[in-house]
Amino acid sequence: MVRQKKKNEFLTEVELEFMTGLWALGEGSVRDILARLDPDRNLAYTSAATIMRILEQKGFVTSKKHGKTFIYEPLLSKDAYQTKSLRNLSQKLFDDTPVSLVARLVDDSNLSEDALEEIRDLVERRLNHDTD
Amino acid sequence: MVRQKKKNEFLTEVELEFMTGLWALGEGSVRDILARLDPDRNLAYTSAATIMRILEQKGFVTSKKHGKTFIYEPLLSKDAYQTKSLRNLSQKLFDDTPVSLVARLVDDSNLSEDALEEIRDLVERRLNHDTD
DNA sequence: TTGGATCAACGAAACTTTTCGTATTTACTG
DNA sequence: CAGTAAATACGAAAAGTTTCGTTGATCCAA
Repeated sequence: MVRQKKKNEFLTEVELEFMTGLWALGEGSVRDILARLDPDRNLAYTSAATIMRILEQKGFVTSKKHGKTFIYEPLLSKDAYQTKSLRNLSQKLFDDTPVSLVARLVDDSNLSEDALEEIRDLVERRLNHDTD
Repeated sequence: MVRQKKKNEFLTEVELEFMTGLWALGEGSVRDILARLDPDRNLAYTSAATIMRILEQKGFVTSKKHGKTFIYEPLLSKDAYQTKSLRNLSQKLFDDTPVSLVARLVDDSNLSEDALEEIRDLVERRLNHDTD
């Protein structure tokens, strides 16, 4: 019985880069995703194909064949990965208290007044919506 | 002239584990930090010493000798690294808009009502404090 | 002062990540 | 149907991460 070695549920740097493209596209071929990368990226086609194959091996995407070309589609949604990443960051760096994460965020001097107000508003809305 | 290869400013998994211990201690020896890890971790002393040496090479910590033992101290504060990590996550996964990061966070069903209220309060406080 | 314990220094093995070249397969065109 | 262009499959090199063993230095107690 062959088992997964580590089952790392997080994307590597390059994997995230490709998933970001795929999330934006909905679905697409290696060529489609490659076209969405920074023009200065200069990554060989075969490198991109390898990344997509790895993403499929790891279970992050699935594929269907269209002619001779694989069309990839995310199995993990961007929303889900955002949530997972936030939980991870909160756990690893903020003592598992999301509140202190937000505290650090709103203390960041790079954050504009407008952004702060938006944040307040959306928290308000969330509080008023489901008070069950 | 020898130059830094990549200058990755982020901590690896294990490096973060050790920095977390060091941040909690303020300063400490390899043995001190090792003692703070999960008891099931079972990491050899030499491995821990290697990690600390790497952290020093990378400029995340400094050390002074106390007898025959190195006492390490963070050069990068936890606060600063929290901010840096949040900016990075926001940039990589939230289109560089911290607001959508918070939106995702407060949509997480694992977040309690109390936590939401705390978040609202601290945003309020931040908004009222410095309105310059 | 010598023996034991503890530490640092170093190298290297095992593994993962990132990149690409080569070989093979597939689809279309003439 | 043969030839070409484009895709996949595979292996492997290079770099980075994680772990630990061996060796040599240092401190302290008997």
